[in-house]
Amino acid sequence: MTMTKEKLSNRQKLILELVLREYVTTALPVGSRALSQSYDLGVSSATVRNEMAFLEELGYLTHPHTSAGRIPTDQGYRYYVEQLMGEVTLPLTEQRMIQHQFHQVRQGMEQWIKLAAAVLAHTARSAALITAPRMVESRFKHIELIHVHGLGALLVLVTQAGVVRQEALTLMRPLSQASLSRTARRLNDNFSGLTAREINTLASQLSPFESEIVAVVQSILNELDKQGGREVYRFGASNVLSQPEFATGDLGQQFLALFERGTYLDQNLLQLLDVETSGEVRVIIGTEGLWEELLDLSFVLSRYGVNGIATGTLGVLGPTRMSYERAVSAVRYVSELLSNLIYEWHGLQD
Amino acid sequence: MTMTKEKLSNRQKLILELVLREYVTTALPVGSRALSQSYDLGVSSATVRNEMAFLEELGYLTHPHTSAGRIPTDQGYRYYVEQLMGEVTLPLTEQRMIQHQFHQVRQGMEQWIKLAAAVLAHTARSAALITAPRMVESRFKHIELIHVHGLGALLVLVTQAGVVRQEALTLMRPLSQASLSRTARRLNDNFSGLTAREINTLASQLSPFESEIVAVVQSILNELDKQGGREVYRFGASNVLSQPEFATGDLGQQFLALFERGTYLDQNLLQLLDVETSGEVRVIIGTEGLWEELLDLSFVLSRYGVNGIATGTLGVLGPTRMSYERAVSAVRYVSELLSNLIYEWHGLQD
DNA sequence: TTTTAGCACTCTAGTGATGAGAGTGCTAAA
DNA sequence: TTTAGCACTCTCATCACTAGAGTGCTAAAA
Repeated sequence: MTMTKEKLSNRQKLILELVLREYVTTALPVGSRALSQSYDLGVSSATVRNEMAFLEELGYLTHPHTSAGRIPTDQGYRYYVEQLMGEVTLPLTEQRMIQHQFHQVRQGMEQWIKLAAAVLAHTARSAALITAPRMVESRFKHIELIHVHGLGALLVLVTQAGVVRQEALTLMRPLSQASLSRTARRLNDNFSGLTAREINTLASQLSPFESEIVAVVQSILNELDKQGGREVYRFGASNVLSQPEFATGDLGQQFLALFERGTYLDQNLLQLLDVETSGEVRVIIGTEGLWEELLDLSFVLSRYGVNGIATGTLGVLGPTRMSYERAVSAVRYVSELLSNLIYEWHGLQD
Repeated sequence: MTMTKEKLSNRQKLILELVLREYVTTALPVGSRALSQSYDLGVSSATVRNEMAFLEELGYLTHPHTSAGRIPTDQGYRYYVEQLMGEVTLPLTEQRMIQHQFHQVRQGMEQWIKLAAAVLAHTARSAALITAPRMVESRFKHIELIHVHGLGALLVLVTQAGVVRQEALTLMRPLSQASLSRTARRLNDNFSGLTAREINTLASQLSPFESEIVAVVQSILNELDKQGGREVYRFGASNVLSQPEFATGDLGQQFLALFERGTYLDQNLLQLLDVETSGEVRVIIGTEGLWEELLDLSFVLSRYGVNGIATGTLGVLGPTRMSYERAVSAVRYVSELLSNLIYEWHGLQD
């Protein structure tokens, strides 16, 4: 907790890094002897011990009980992520594999997002979360009205961000497909490119049926704009559950409940993200997060998309003791990949 | 294992039922003394003991070790489900609550299915799985072609079962929205109500661009028809993970991996279901199932939908020691509810 | 013939004692 | 400044022991 600005010596940095790496891979507290033997540091365990004590005093390490090895604190992870890890990127082979998968899948926003969730979870060996991209305010692009049977009809709405929503309608009286198409065409001609609010100012000279349809369109647009309207795609909870810290006790199901319901993440965390517009990868470690129940969870996330067009949030959730290299580089890579796809999708290039 | 046809006396049935109920709620083996004291059976623990030994001999009960109480075998659960449980239905209050939720949600197949998964998981306190409804062979209903930008366009396909699929297209040369709409109209007029195969026989007199679109439509229809094309909606894994038998060891994550990936269930189990057309609720208990990894899992499932129109499969997955009343009644109720929704959706009523 | 009381036997789960092992902190020597 | 040495602490596994719950069997009671 003591936020000393003291510089660490190179050896101290090295030891901090080794402790962290070792702990990340083994999940076992790491002792001075083990460390000085495994890696040949050129110094004895006693020296390592002294350095460790120093690092503990500064708040980077701690130990669970007197005679146990050291484990990193949240502050230690933070230092590692910011000072020691450096700029990490995904190995080229992994990048290729991911690109390959994206080329194989059917095109379309939803498919991409689902794939991105799976890829992210797999690459970072953690649980992944992604929200669909949306504009700051959704804009009407196109609707279609499709006759189903009798009084049943289907409204399909496409927004400028490429999101497609459908809604079943029950008509007041039977209408032919031709007449439905005429209505759709008229609305498309008049309202293309507008937000729900802008549509409102033009809604005076509409027929009763048309304004009924417009009301539905507006309600869909509004819902998309609302915080809760965004669906969160999730994948890879089992990756987290298989970590030893979640294997026992009820931490596992606690995490799973949080992950499955996800309201917490939707509301608090993503709202936090909405403030940021920078495309940088953010790392939230343990107690720095907003969740009070689960203190041993870290969240690595980033916005993706094209500013002013459509943006979303993606990230991976894992134990504090996670590989931040993997997580950060995976999040950054997938984020950039999706951003490019959105860029191209909107015809800004290619 | 001995498939004796011997009838059980009423007292034996009662004891079997009580043991099962007690074990289902407590997850602890139940002993003869505890049983004869908790419920007043009018007989001593010794008598209960004798009956238990008899039931064990017939294969309905077992005990984990010499001095432990009895627990039901898979065969015991089977007997309970078929002979003792009777026709169970969900309490009216719960039925109302569920209906209320369905009325509150935005209409549309996908929304209904997601809600059904959540409701099912919650009501049965287990993990729920649902496949989207589909026809035996998907039939073309309607397409729309929507101009996005430059060479980008969006194809939206609606099938007669009410499934909506979208696909991004890259055009050979820029086409106006008007010209895209013309093409869509022509295809809608010619192909409405046909399957992918039937479309094939009529595909001769098409322009190059039209046949390109038709090819995409056919590929989507074919994918829908394929086994793997059906998405499985899942919810409620945490309900299962919170059960004591999954809390410890790696059974929990094993289950979760199975549930998340779900290929196993997709392929083997749902293929098993495709054979059945009856609307009855099916109960698969423990070792009767197809999964070899997880022997302590039961699956309660049912087809839903309208035969010849659109059908899907839904079910709940939980530990063998689950409340079959809850599971069966929840599955039956939600299945009927969804079937009615599909019925109405297709304009067959209302 | 059925039920029950009694009793010996078995197995689990919890408790406490014990010892090995790993690790620390400190001191004094190199 | 580093290291060797050492006392000390804490965990974890093991073992012995006990209480408790439950069974199966036998013989008496209904």
